[in-house]
Parts: sequence; C-alpha cells; structure tokens
Amino acid sequence: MTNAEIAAALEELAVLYQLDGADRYRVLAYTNAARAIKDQGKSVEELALDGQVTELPGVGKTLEEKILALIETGDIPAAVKLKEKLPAGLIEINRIPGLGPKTVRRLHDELGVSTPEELREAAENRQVRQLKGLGPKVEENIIAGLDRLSEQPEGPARRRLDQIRPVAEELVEALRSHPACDRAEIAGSVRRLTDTCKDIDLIATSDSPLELSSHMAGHDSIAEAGSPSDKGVKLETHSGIGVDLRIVAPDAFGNLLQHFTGSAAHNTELREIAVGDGLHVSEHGITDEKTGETERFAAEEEVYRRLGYEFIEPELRENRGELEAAREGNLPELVEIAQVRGDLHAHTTLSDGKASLEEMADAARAIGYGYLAITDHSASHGFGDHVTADRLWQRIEEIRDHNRDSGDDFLLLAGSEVNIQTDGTLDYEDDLLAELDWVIASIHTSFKDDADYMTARMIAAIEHPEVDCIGHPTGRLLDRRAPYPLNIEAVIGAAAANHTIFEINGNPNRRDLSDIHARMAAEAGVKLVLTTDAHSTAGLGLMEYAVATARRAWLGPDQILNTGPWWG
DNA sequence: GCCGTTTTCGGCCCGACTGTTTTCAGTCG
Repeated sequence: MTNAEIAAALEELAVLYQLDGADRYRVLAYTNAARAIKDQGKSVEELALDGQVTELPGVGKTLEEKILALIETGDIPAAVKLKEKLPAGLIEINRIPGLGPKTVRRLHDELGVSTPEELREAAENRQVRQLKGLGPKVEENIIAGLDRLSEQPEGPARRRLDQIRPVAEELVEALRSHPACDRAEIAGSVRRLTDTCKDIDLIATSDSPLELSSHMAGHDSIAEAGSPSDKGVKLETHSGIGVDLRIVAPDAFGNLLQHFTGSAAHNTELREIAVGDGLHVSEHGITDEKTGETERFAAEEEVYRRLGYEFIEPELRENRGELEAAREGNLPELVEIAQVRGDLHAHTTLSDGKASLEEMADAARAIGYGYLAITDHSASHGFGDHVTADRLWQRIEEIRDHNRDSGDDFLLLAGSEVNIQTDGTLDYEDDLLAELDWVIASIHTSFKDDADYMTARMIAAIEHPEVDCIGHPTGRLLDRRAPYPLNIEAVIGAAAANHTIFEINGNPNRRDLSDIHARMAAEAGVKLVLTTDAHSTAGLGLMEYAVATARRAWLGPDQILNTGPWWG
C-alpha cells in the first residue's frame, strides 16, 4: 500500500469524523498525520510493520493501530462503521465550497438530505432557507456548487508550476507598474516553487490600496473579479486560475510576505512555537502578549530574526525540519542556478529532438556552460527515432570531431539515454557503452504494477558497470502518470553502494526525482545531477526547475555533480 | 488524537470573509 493511499484513507476518515461531529482537534490530528505520511519518502507500510510508524510527527498509538488495520485488512474499522451511519453522498456534498461539515450534517438531520440530487431538490424547492441561519444566498451557492461538482468531479485542478508562473509574473509586473503600488511580490506555492500550484497569491503594499485593487480587477487577463477593497481582491484569469491579491501598509510588507508565502504547515508550526514564547504572529505583525505591542517589519528576514530564526529560503518552508534547523543555525547552503556548469541530458534530431548537434552545442555555449552531454535515445526506443549501434559509433566520432574543430574549451560529451529493458539489461553492447563519456539508463516501457519486479529491474541497471546515471528514476508525469511502484529505499541503497548517480530531471512535467526522494537519496550519500532532458534549444532553459527541486530537497552544490567541471 | 523549556492533562495559529444576523457561527486559506 502506497503512502498516498494510506494518507487518502486517513483524510477520508477525518472527513467522516467531521461529519459525525467529532472534536475539531481530533479531526486535525488525522489531517496532520495524513500530511506527515504524504511527506514521508520511506514506505509507511514498512515503517508500520516494523513498529516504527509512531516516530512520524503526529502519529501516536491510536493512529498506528488504524494504519496497521488498514494495511492488513484494507479498511479502518472506524471508517467502515461511520460509513454505515453516514450516507456516502454527504462526503460528496461536503466538497461544495462554502458548505462545511456542520452545515452538511444539519441538511441531513433536519431536511433528510443524503445525496447531491436530494440537496439540489431541497435548494430548488426553497427548503434550505427554512433552516435557522441559512438563506437564499446559501441555496444559490448550493445549486452553483452542484453544477460545478458535476462538471469537474475531481475538484479544482492543480496546475504545473511552468503553466502558472508566467501568469503570476505578468500580474505582478502589472501591479508594479501602477503608480499606486509601493512594492509587489509573488507569494504562495509559486514562490516556494512547488511542483504544482492551486492558485496564485500576490501581495502588495500601497498607500491607496483600493485604487490598486480596482486596477487589477480590470486587467486584460482577468475574466472575473470579486469586489475590490482596501485589503485586496480575489480574481480569476480567463484560463480559470484563481488569484488572491492582498494589500497592506508599507511597514508590514515583511509580515505579509512571510504569511502568504506559507506553507500553511510551516506557518502553523511557526506560530505555535511563537505562542510558547508569548508572541502572536500574523500577516499584520508580531504581537507581544505581555506588552500588547505589535511589531511590524518591512523585510521578511527581520520577521524570522525577531522569532529567533536564520532566514529560511521559501523553497524550504514545508515544515520538514527547517524551523528547527533555522533555530540552531543549521540550514543548508542551497544550490543556485549560476553554479550549474553543464547539462547532462539532451536530445537531438538523431532521436526525438528538434535541434541538431551543432545547434544544441551553440545553445549550451550561449548559456555559458562548459559542457553538454548528448544523450539521444537508444536502439530499442522504437518510435522510428531509435539510434542503432552503428549510428551511435558514428555519432561518437562526430562529437570528437566537433570538440577538436571548435577551437574553444566547451566540451560536447558523447552519451546515450539507454533503455532499461524488461529484464534489467540494456540495449547496447558493453563495448559501445564503455566508449561513451556518459550513460543514462532509463525505463521507458513495460511499467508493471509490481514493486518487486520494477525494483529488481532498476537495481540491475544501477549495478551495471557502464551506467553512470539513472534518468527520471520514478517515471512520474505530474499531470498524467503516477510513479511506477518502486522500493525507493532499496533503489537508493543500491545507487549508494554502486556510486550510481540519480538524475533530477528538470522537465517541469517530471521533476523526477521529487524533492522528497532527492533529499532521501542525498542523505544516503547518492550524488545527484541536474538536467533538462532538453528536446530543443529552448529546452535547455528548463534547468531552473531542476534547481528548484534540488533546493526543495535541501541540496547544496557539493551534492550535485554538474556544479563542478567535467571530470572525464 | 497528539504531545511536553508550562504540562502524562489540558492545551492545541490566526485572521478574513460570508451570509445571516443585530453579534456571530461556519468556512476558508
């Protein structure tokens, strides 16, 4: 059972408890535990079976029992019991924005509503407004919410960072160029450079906030706007991206930026710890309990300093140990894009790339790189763009010629992205692989829902003496394919033992390894390499996403191969 | 349900917005 499945079961149980009217802190405990499990790189199933699951933050005796029951029987008894008592339709109804568990429960108890269909009927027949505290607006919201629910049953989609960030940058520029704007920044998950984002958070300071809100509500790319106020405005772009603009006075810019950068988990932890010191933290400032005085800070660094922390880079703010490290002065020195000296995963027209060898080489020179590995697909790629062994021998010569004739220090490296076949072997002979400067081995076919099989196949490639690096190690595609099942600890252990490098593939649809797995790998002593998997000259520009994942993985330049010169 | 620089019991972040009400509960991020 995957960590995602265990977390989903606990989240469902949290909703069921909520609908059942449980104490809110009990519900919160399940939600927190689900998050800790999602953030865990190791197999939580194995941790539980080894009796170690209570070492996860927020998992105690009771949750351990429930997790074990889930693993052993496929169900949590408490959830089964609640599902007998509460109609399944209530969970669906609870997903309507604005309808929380308390309201859903009353609709059920007082109007007999158990399904979305019954709820629609009740709203259309004006029965909802008969309940105390509910009125016509709630009925409208219910009907609109039910319509949206049937259109997109999965709820509001998260978008990849590369899809959402350009929109955020355009909007923040629009803010900055307005005369009423003092300062403006992107906050939220876009600033933390997460894989995907739900919406865009923008913050600004201004002495005429209402003017600024109104201006943004009328921006070309905005389709719908809430009512602009002096605190900000809620917007939606034509492409359906939600935008939350918040404005405060200039002297509290640091507090606002800290608050809206999040993550929620980071802020909650930060504020809980602050309460212990008699300080109350919000977007408006830090209030001292004793004196009642509120301090405001124009710079985010000062907010952290006042609370006793080193500055914490936004990419680290996920409540994954950064607060403790910042308090003790143990934060890592994070890698920066300027430290990347070359790219080690790129395709040309020889396989499925769009640019020639020379075009790719020149694009890499233009970035300022010292080297670029050409790693076209291998003999069994099979989309009509495979590279035969003979052709690769010839390509090696072309690359040697290029280096000899170029008259500069830039190095093209002869490489290949070799397929890991179903039995774990590779699709070129060893003598050819030995001639290459750089060999990436990747799985592209025959994904099986069998962790033992996929793990053994991967480890065979890791142990191959000619393999330098494993490409996109988990195979995930952020908006369409889950990672294939792998015993990630076993795979990382094998890589450490064999000095095989793992890739952080910067294609924003992959970002593979993920931040969590890359951090695990580095802690186990595995070296990482940042690549773009470029299929065009423009593709070489995707390095920033590989760097983003590396920073989110707490990685410094020493843990990354291509922050150094080519050593071959 | 979890957890401990105040604790094995009694706490458990903070504020904005909404819709309904004349002061607030519920919901959201």
